[in-house]
Amino acid sequence: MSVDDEAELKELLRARGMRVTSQRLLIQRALRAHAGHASSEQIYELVGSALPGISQQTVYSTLTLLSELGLARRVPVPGGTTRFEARVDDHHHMMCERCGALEDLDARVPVAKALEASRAAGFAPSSAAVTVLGLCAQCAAVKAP
Amino acid sequence: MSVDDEAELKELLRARGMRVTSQRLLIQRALRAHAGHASSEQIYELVGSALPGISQQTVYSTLTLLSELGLARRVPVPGGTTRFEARVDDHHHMMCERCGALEDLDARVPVAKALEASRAAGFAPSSAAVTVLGLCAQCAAVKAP
DNA sequence: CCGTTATTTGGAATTGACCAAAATAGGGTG
DNA sequence: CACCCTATTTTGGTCAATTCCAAATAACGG
Repeated sequence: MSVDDEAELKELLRARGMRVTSQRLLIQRALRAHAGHASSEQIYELVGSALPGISQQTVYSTLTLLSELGLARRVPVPGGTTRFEARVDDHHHMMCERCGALEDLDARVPVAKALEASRAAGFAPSSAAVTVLGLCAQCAAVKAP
Repeated sequence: MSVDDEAELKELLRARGMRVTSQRLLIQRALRAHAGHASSEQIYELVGSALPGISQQTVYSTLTLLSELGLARRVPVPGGTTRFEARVDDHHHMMCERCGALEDLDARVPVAKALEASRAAGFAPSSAAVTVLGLCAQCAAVKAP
């Protein structure tokens, strides 16, 4: 699978006249390996072990690039640092208001209405996602009301 | 209506033993006047004309306070500055991926499923909102595919 | 193997958000 | 009404995330 993904990335890059660099390949791999929602800094650390001289700037721009290529997704999360994920299929998120943990939420929510309404408002929607705010299991257990 | 709102704010403040200050009243008024999603800086500018010596710090803390009192809502934006809005009823948002504009989206989306699923995952949800990503009318018109 | 040019680097600058201490002002009291 | 106590505001600074810029590096077509 990872081979295919690399191949896809390479293709997309070449199709755009962009270069295939080890940084780009490694960052994509790291993002996938993280299997969750990674901040640019987490990716930076992961990749850093394999490519010590890499710069944060490269991580930023590459993650942005991956998002633009459709190989990653920028997760719109409240507060805290921007995170990225390798999942590009539609799914939702829940975020802990206390510790900032971000988790996938697999639930089928009919967002068609939302998309439709946005179009009616002159918007050109590309995606719609639900973000559930609340307390994660750990924080809920700690918090004494 | 604004009188009532001021009254409500005053009540809430007194009930908590907090003080009613001109800054707080003006900031709430500015937030309502903005009728959209205002960044703390926008509020700072709005209020600044009426109260030249005000500081950003006060704007921050007051907006936070209003959120805690339930008179405002904090809307964290992915790659941008946190914004605040006077609407406290549940509603959704659409955000322009190009210019960062944030708009209300009035659509009835059944998020109950999402809340339920999050509970099943051990989460203690407090709210759920849909964020539609895409291009706002202006940016969509400009962008030439 | 070389040259062109996209990328990466490294460092500095910008920005939003927040902390702490001193100055100010709200509001109850005598 | 004047005064005091303490909540707020101000002021000034810190911290972290992100972006800008110019120089160094490396991809890849010829």
